[in-house]
Amino acid sequence: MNAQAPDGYDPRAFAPFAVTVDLAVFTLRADRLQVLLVRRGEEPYKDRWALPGGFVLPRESADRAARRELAEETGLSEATAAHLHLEQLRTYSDPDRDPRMRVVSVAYTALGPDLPEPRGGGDAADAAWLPYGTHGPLAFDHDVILADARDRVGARLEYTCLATAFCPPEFTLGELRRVYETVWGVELDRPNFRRKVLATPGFVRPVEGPPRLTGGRGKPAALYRAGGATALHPPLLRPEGRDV
Amino acid sequence: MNAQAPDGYDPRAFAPFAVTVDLAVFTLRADRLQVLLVRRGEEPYKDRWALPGGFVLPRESADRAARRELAEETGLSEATAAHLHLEQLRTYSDPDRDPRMRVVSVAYTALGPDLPEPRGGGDAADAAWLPYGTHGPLAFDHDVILADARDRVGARLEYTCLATAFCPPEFTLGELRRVYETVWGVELDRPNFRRKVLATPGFVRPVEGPPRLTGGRGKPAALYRAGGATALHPPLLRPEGRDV
DNA sequence: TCAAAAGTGTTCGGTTTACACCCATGG
DNA sequence: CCATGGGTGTAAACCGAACACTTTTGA
Repeated sequence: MNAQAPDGYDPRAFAPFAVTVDLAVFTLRADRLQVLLVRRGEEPYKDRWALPGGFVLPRESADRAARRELAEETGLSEATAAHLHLEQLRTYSDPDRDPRMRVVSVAYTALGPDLPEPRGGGDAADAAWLPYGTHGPLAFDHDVILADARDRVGARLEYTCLATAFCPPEFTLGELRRVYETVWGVELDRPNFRRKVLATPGFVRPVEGPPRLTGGRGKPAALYRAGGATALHPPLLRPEGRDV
Repeated sequence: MNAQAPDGYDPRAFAPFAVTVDLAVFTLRADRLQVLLVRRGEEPYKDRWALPGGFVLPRESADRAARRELAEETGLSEATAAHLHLEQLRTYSDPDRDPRMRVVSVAYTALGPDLPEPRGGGDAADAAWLPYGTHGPLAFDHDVILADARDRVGARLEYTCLATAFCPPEFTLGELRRVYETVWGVELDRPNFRRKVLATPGFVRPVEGPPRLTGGRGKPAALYRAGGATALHPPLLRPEGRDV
């Protein structure tokens, strides 16, 4: 957007695009990485799974649109949705990605702890959590978007505090470790993981009060909250080779 | 983009957006990080510096538009511009970012070795390389975009092979090290840097033939080319605290 | 002969890794 | 009392920072 712009600025002349947001919403349930998908009720790609999303409104930023759609389509309360971690992924703009018209889509990644079943709000014909990889081919270019989002989540666990976004407000170090293990598909050494996390300033902060609670059997674990930090230094690298 | 879409699909009804690309083009000249800026010839922000960029054409992806604008506005040959490293940064969509109309901009970061003076192609009133930080406030939200781009470049040096994009096809390890030192604003230990780089598989590949060439005074250095790798494992972390 | 930059070697100290061991709870 | 997960300790291996030293060029 610069000097290139012809004069006049007739919006209809220079506004041939629709802009949408697509959301790759991840959660951890049953020790698996799961994605929120909606089943399309109309052509094209009728009955295929697709990422939730929708049009950006005329007076709305893409960030706000993503937040709004998140609340509408997950069926969560606005307040809950407002607390979910939401992050712009990238923009997909292939001219033929939607056969109906020219649509540019800004994709977002959202993360949350074990979220409730969808449905309730929104007008999606059907919506569900599906374990990543168990859904068939998605509508439009959503397979690419979803794969990009998954890669990004895995990579960002290494050098940001993102993992806490998969946990409830108060969590044990075991839960935090299970986030890494589930997303990366590896096993981490419990003692070393604990030391590493506690040694990283601002990653987690112990909960005062009764320093104990349990999640099932075994010794009750101490509770922590997310610390203020956003970046992780030094990073928590995954074992062996990388993928990216 | 999904079930939300009302039926009918009258492009004029759902296409109130213009889409542009903005480019943050960096190069290293005179041991400084420099940015390519164009001076605006029209209102708004007349006479202010701005990032080069332009409208995405109706049948063009944002990636292609960025590549095209890169060639047009840098005055480089299409062939040269085609080899520059170009990467999507993020999308800026504040409803009021352009006072004239609703414009969503996909920002890109481009990197190149000591590039020639701009001008020649394009219709920008004026274009120049300016050391990062020496330009006044830019037009629109370009200050934010440029700062984001600069942060990203610094961060990506840590865990990708991006630094080679700042070097000519064949380069010495001294030149590569100077990339890190200039962008990060630190001094690195030469012997350790050398070992680190050579120990990273796929980062650089020695040039066969006469393994020598000089850049000035001092012992002639061996030449290298970029290796095939794109990610860096383990990462090359910058000293002391981080900024992000 | 000196300054500058490349390249090699070595030491030292902290971090990571791997694993042994004890603690607290549910069944 | 056993299985399960939490938490502490520790020794070896590894890695990175720091720095001494040699080599090869231009001036």
